[in-house]
Amino acid sequence: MNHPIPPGQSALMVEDESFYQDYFKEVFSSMGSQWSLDFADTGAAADDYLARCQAPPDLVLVDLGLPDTSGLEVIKRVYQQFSQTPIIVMTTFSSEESFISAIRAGASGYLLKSEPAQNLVAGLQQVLQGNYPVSPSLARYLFRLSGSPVLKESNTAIHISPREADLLSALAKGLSFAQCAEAMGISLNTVQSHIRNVYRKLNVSNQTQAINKARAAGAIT
Amino acid sequence: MNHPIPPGQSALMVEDESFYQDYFKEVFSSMGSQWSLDFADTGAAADDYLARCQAPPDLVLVDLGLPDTSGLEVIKRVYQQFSQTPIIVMTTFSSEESFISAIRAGASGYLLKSEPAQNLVAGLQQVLQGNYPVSPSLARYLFRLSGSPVLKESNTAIHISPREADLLSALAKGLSFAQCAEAMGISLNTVQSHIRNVYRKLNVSNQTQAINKARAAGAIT
DNA sequence: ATGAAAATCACATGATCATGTGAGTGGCCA
DNA sequence: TGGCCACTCACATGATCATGTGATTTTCAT
Repeated sequence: MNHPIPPGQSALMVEDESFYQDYFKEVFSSMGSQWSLDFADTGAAADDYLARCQAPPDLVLVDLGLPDTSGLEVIKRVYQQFSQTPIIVMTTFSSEESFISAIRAGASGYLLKSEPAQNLVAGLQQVLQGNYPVSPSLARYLFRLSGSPVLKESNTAIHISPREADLLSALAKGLSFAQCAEAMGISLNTVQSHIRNVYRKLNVSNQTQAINKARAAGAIT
Repeated sequence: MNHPIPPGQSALMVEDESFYQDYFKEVFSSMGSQWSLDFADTGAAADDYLARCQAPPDLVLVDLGLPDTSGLEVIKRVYQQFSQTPIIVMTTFSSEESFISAIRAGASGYLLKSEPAQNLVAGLQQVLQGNYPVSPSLARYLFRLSGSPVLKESNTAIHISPREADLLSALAKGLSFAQCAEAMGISLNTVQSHIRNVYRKLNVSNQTQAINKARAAGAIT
């Protein structure tokens, strides 16, 4: 029996310059497991792709600086449609405003195309593991930002309460709901109530996703 | 409403010397969340504890060098009864043979009491996260050991096949069984078949535990 | 060549999880 | 003091997972 659906993972890159299209083909081919990398050269093409694809892409790369639409719009739409798909901004110039806007729109990473190829690969793998890779030149800026109102907002976006964090930690150790309930001294109903709220806050729909997001946000160790 | 069952976690330490009992009380009190640390000063006392406790301890520390029974026997019994509870060896002298025996018996970590207290805390937290902490002086030995038959055995003890690793990686990203099936180009039945075999091999009974153990063993990234 | 293990599928069933709705208590802050 | 939120619980139901049994094919090492 043969299978029409190939194994491996699929990525979409929203990028108009053919030079970078070729460049990233190479980058992806050096990433180990079989990746299929599709391209959309305009925001409209990206919308088209999103409307047609039967399965959500595993990763979306967006160039900020498209001819027709702002790349930010693409990010927003991808995030709305596939909130679990990591979105990474690949841009030529680093701009502090566009960085904040991209993160707000739903991007999980922000890398400069000028990075060495191996750093790009590392960044892509980071984002696939639920981390938030940022090019070093912007990372410095991030540190300065902590404490400023703009980042405070993104922090409160993930707002796990103490009990919810307890529950996530217990689940992360591999406990079942019933075991968590006993360990926390509450009923199974309450555990379900907590996890329901966590899923809503984190915009996920199962334990593993919740644990991943909470870990990435530093809500649990 | 108040709850008779306190929150926090419970640990059992099999240790006969009162000096170390007091010492580890302090170590645990510096570990953040509320820990209740019980002691058994002999192998028989440990058996007694295991027979009586209604919930499995979250962590077991065993001193190799008890008066009546070998600490190894305690490890074996704990592991048989609560295969998911991490067991960590706390010993005074480092011996290569006893290290191997302890790992064979089911221990997840091997620390020297002579470690600085903060290293002990770090080690305990490591083992709770599914890792296998080993004191540096023994780690060197471990490296020398790689390639020798004895460690090959422990490696084959965790023997995840390529497809099983694929599945675990997909699950670790937060995919459901159905999504994994589609991504891997196989049927839901096959996914269930794979995960059943993984659970058996890793001696676990849910996704999170499997992901934790596989990560700790390096079977998945 | 024979056995072992991997990989694939089917069928079945009980356990657990995910999700919705509703509701009571208590704390904190404007 | 009124509203917001955390925390707790109950009841209910469909989806998903966990587990058992059994079977076929391929591959690989003995």
